[in-house]
Amino acid sequence: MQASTTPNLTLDCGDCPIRHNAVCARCDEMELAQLEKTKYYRSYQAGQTIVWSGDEMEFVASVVSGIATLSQTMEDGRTQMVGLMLPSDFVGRPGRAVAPYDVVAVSDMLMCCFRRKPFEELMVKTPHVAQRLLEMTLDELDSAREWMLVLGRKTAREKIASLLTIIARRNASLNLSKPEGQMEFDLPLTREAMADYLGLTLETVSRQVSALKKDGVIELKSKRHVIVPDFDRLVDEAGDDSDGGMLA
Amino acid sequence: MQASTTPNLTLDCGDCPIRHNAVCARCDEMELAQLEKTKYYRSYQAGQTIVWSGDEMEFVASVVSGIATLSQTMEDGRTQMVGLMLPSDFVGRPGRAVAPYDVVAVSDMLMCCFRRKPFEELMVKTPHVAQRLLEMTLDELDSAREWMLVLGRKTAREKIASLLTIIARRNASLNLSKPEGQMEFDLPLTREAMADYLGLTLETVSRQVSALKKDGVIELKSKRHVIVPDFDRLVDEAGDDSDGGMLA
DNA sequence: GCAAAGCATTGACTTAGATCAAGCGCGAGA
DNA sequence: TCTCGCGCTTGATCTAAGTCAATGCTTTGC
Repeated sequence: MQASTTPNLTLDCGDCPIRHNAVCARCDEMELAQLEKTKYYRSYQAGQTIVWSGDEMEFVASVVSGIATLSQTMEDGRTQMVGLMLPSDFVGRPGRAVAPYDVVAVSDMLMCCFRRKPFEELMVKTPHVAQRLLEMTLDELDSAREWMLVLGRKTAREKIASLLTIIARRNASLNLSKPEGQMEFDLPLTREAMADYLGLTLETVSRQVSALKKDGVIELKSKRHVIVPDFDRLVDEAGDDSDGGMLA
Repeated sequence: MQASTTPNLTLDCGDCPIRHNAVCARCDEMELAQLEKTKYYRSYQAGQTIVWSGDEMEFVASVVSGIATLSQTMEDGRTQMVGLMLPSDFVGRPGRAVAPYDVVAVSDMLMCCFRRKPFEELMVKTPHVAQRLLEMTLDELDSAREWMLVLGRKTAREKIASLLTIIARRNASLNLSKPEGQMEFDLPLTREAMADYLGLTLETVSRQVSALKKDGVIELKSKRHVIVPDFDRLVDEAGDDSDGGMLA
């Protein structure tokens, strides 16, 4: 359970898999050299809590590989996931010392980190970082708001379909393909994590997944491996208005 | 129902009531002069739709006075409010032409507008605008995520209490006082708008407001005027963990 | 002073999803 | 190989909130 700093690893920014999507995407060579000097890598194991809500955050970071969740918990234990962090997403917030939610690694992860204070100074000197961060933050805000509609107004079945839609879309974009026709992917989340994301119980998630399967909207190769025979059908089930307003 | 541009009105930035909170808060005299040149005012009447979801947004704007809501609607009419825009909040998004949600004036409003294209160019030249916008966007993202917990996990009673808490906090900050002890304020929203914000029906809102009243958590001077005898009691009812994590 | 229109409340009944509980299947460790 | 534990499924029942419907209270306009 130890958060391992990985001193041996010194990935060159030029070879970085998230080079063109992360907070550094717009940087020129000069700026990149600046970042290169102060960055360091950390890896986390599946299940590990990266940051505890209320704790001091001494660093900010880009997800290089793996998946993390952001979640909020009430005293009585009710929890709500408020974000899924995927490769190239940015964790932490310049200008705020205390983390407002738990950050938990769902899979093994690699993060590209910067100590917070130096990063804040760096942001002033390298305008392209600030610019890109604004863009990313605005996108996340749109996603969060889209998700508010899911949480506030959709039925359990629509919620599940919405989540599957998002995961399918993301997977398509990793393969550089359009989301359409037959699709196939692994669920990165347990039924319980899905429930926390969707504001449901894990039993309801399980039942609705079974129902979607019975109705032929999805097939299950294993409990975690999904085949979507017809993506448009899935989108219909999600109840989204036709245009398909891109989420994270 | 006409969106009236108000050519007669030429408020000096120095006298602007939102000067120190809006997107221009960090600007120096030079920058302010730049903004002064391109800004223009528009006013809207209560009930008027400022922007339709899917429409081109030709301008971005700061709310000077009044209240607006952001909301998303599904084809079958289910709607979810995803934001409350108050004085100094920023409406619209540089770098995106199409509005992702409806913006509706709840009260009469005055907005300080900039055509989108010029504003985008201006952002490059005036770093303090971009900097402040990032800060504001990060705050809004935190609020949106806080709201996801409300929508996903809270009971109807907790939802109402949460909304009242937010409104009470905001009112306190307008009066430059701490939210505590006895408080008194007007509800800016109809029961239906509250329902849309909270992911409930208006009947449930009405019942829960009555219940909170019966239990002495609130008193109603009129249907829209609320007295909170003990703010801490209200916060308790909202189920928030004690620290009270500031919303919009 | 009265009618009409909007907001709001309240009641009776229904239902989607939660809760409680039992049991399955499969990989990991003894 | 066995069994322990975890993730998952499924069933029976309960309940918070939704739905449908009637009625009340203000404000606005004639």
